[in-house]
Amino acid sequence: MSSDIPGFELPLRLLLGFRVLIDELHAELGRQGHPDMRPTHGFVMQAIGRGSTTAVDLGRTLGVSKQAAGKTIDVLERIGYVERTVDPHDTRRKIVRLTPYGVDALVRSGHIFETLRERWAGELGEERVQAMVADLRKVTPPDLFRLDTPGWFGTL
Amino acid sequence: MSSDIPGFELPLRLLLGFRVLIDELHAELGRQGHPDMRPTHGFVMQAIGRGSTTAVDLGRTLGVSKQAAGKTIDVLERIGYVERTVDPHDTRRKIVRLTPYGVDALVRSGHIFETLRERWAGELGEERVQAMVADLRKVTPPDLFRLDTPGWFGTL
DNA sequence: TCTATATAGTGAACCAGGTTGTCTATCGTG
DNA sequence: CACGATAGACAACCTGGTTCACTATATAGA
Repeated sequence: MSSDIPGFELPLRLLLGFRVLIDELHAELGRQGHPDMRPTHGFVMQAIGRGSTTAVDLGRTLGVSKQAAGKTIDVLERIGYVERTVDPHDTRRKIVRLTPYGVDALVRSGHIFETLRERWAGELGEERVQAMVADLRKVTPPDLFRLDTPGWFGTL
Repeated sequence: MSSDIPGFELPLRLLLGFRVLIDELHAELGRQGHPDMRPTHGFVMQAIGRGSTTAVDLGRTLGVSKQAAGKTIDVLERIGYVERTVDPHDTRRKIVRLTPYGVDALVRSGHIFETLRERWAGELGEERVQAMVADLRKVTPPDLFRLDTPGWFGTL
């Protein structure tokens, strides 16, 4: 059952591909002790990385308002993935850091994604997966977290 | 700023590819007389065009609740893309049909997607675009509108 | 040094697009 | 013809965004 709009298949397959990977990631993360992690969280935690960030900084990186970033940090803090400390050099700022539990989620995500990628490579061939990523790199913005559509991040 | 998680690039590129196409589609649709059309609407209208005729039916096709489908139909009706008529054979049912304005939006979407696909083919080569779609078809669900994740549709 | 401006974080009100639960009207079958 | 299934609508709620408004702090300039 194909679409009535021929050109529609390309964007749809890209979306479905993304969804398939993300859904399987979170199903597996749930089994590995991270049942509360949502797709958004992975992106945010990656943006936080091992370094220190603030809500404003994070919002800028992800392309959302500082308030939205702040809300997400609230959630992440509540479920134990990040912690906030006051910046001694600027008492307005609150520095966000990953907790060990947060780092664990990120490390496991990496392993799961590798496994999924290997599964795709098994079906398509490793060179096809590499080609797909290489091709997409040519037609998408260079900076992973930058897309000038406000709120694009909500697509998770 | 590259990701700390190596396997993360594949899903992210898929998402970015989708977003790039959808964003350009809607920018161009806005210029062509459809400024109020949202990414969701294209999916819903396509489902309607393919024969999903009531809210319940539409919800089933899209994998969302009948209430969610009903809300979306309300919006689409208000901005003139669809119209509801009562089914003479079953007065409980309200049959949803595309208006000419709705058909126009769908036709224009098709042309714009074709143009965008050609742009990609110009950068990557037509055979690479074909290969990408073919590969993705192998690793994603066969039915375009079926993904067993409830609410996946909200990813637009 | 003091003042003006910029910045960090927070709260509130709002929106979109989902969810579940409940209710009514109608259909269709045993 | 009664009863179970179905279609639609309404309400309350959730999540993850938005903007506006505010406080507290930092910093640059007269």
